[in-house]
Amino acid sequence: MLNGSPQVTPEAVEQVTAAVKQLNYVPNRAARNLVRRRTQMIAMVIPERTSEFFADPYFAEVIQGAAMYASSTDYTLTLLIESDTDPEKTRRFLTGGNVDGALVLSHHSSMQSYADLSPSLPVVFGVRPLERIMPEPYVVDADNVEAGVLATQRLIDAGRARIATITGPLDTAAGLDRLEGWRRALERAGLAEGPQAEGTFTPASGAAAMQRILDTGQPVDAVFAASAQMASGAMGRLREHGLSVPGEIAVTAVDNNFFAADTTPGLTTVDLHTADKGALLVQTLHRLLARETVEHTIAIGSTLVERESA
Amino acid sequence: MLNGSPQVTPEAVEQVTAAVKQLNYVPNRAARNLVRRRTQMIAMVIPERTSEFFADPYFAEVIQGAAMYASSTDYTLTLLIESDTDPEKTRRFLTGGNVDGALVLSHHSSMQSYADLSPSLPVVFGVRPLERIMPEPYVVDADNVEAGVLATQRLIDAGRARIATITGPLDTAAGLDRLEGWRRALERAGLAEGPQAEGTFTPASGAAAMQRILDTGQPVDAVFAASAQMASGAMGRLREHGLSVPGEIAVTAVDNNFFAADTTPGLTTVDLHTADKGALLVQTLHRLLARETVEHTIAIGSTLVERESA
DNA sequence: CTGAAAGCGCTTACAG
DNA sequence: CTGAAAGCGCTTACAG
Repeated sequence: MLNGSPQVTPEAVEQVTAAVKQLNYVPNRAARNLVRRRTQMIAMVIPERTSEFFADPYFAEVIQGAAMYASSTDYTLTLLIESDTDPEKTRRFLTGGNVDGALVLSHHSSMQSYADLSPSLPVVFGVRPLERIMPEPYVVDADNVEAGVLATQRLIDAGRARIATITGPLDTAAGLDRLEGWRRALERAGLAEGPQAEGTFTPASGAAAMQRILDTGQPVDAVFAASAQMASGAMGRLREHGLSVPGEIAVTAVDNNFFAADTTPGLTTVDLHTADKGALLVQTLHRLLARETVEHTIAIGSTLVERESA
Repeated sequence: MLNGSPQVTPEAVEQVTAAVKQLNYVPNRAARNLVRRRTQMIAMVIPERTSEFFADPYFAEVIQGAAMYASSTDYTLTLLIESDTDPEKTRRFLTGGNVDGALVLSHHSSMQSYADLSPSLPVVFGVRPLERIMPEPYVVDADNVEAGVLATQRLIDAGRARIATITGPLDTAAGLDRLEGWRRALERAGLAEGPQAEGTFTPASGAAAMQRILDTGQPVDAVFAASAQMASGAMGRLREHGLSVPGEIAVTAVDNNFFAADTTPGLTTVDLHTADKGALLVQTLHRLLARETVEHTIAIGSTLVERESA
């Protein structure tokens, strides 16, 4: 009755609903879960490497979006931080009947092991797998190629023609795809590719990459950095060299986080709507658990946020 | 038997343990919780105001520490983001029998409403309440007075004598206590209080506060900022004025997050061990739920991290 | 359509 | 000390 059976008069429903409200009746989750053979819990798996987790606002944003969306469902979201010392621990938890499904934000090698959990445990990935880990994985991720195009196009629109790039790690989907976006935008505009240097998404790596680009001696009037953090480090280095932004060198980047707002001048960046991604991850898993048909790849759109650096 | 009854021969225990392991037996949580009348879940309540949540690495750090500690217990940690539009929603969830206890990171007005949940729902606060919200609240928090002393003492030890401060919001415990630490350190050293200006913990507010301090025209050779983010903004302003750090003005702050590592020069800050705080919050609640006697106030020590700004 | 019964997988109090 | 039974609070299949 409380679960919406076929034919009940609206009045009856109303009366029961009223009674439920008045008595402050709350169904017991444990009892319900016991008989339904479900836990009503979903796990969000996050890589441990603390430095990365702390230094990257990305995770906080995904988690916030996911937690907020989850609160509108009858699922509870729990955070599962991968243990570096005991990698099996996470898997034991997931396969131990503690959760109905998992959201995986890890990458690289560990993705495969989560893919193996499926289909006994539904899994949605928050990162595009670089290799084939299973026939048809569910993936919710930003369109990083589009983000790269957007940021680079902005430099082109500003009249720049010698555009360098500071890439992310080239063994990650985000690093690879944003570089690909830079390439495509230049190609469409008929521009030659400027120098490129690889970073690790951190400010320090961005500064070092900027230095290597300057060291090539090639003329450069703009830089597309694959992350705001790297752009922040790069702009510091440009300042040390007395190069003005955007006057002599225009800069754009991906990730509209507080690093972007905190640079001088403010950084023109692509907003990846990361909180939306968190929400969509939960929503996708939720629909999967409700046995709905879900597209395997869900791309999240990005938008350019204009500040002063380009 | 599986729950450690008094007199069982070690051999028997061993045999059962072996069998459990071999059969990959995992007790059903729902069934266990149903009979025990527990949920084995604890909630971490976090303020919604998105800007704050994103801009402040503090929450990510507390959550990480809490999630990691929780994984070593048989409790599951769930994130409860307070809804600004429906403040009652959070309370309904907490009182609806969904969790065995709560960790509250909110402050101000909402603290009282969570205090009212106790003792039917054990609550541990992560912020020292400014007003008396209940007879004896459980609080796990950094010693912000000590942190203020540490950061200010560092400036004194460096031979500075005209020490200004950029305070946090003076309606928060952290803002008030760090200011108090600055006062005490100066008093002990027999130094006069330099100018002070209030900020909101953000880089922009730090820059504005720095400006107001300079505008006073009072001679200043050092600044203690109540947060690394404000110090970051303040250092930008000093640079614009052509004032060198630490040459002309030495700077220290509280919060050893990536803002501290990312300034030029690197910021000497006080590390509040925020991840430890997250772990201790969970541990304290865990002990409370196990009916252990727990001290009402648990202070977390802080340490000075020396970089180049002082 | 309605209502009583069985059963989900545990724990615990109790009879043997 | 051991083992069978009752019961936690729900849902669902089934008899009426």
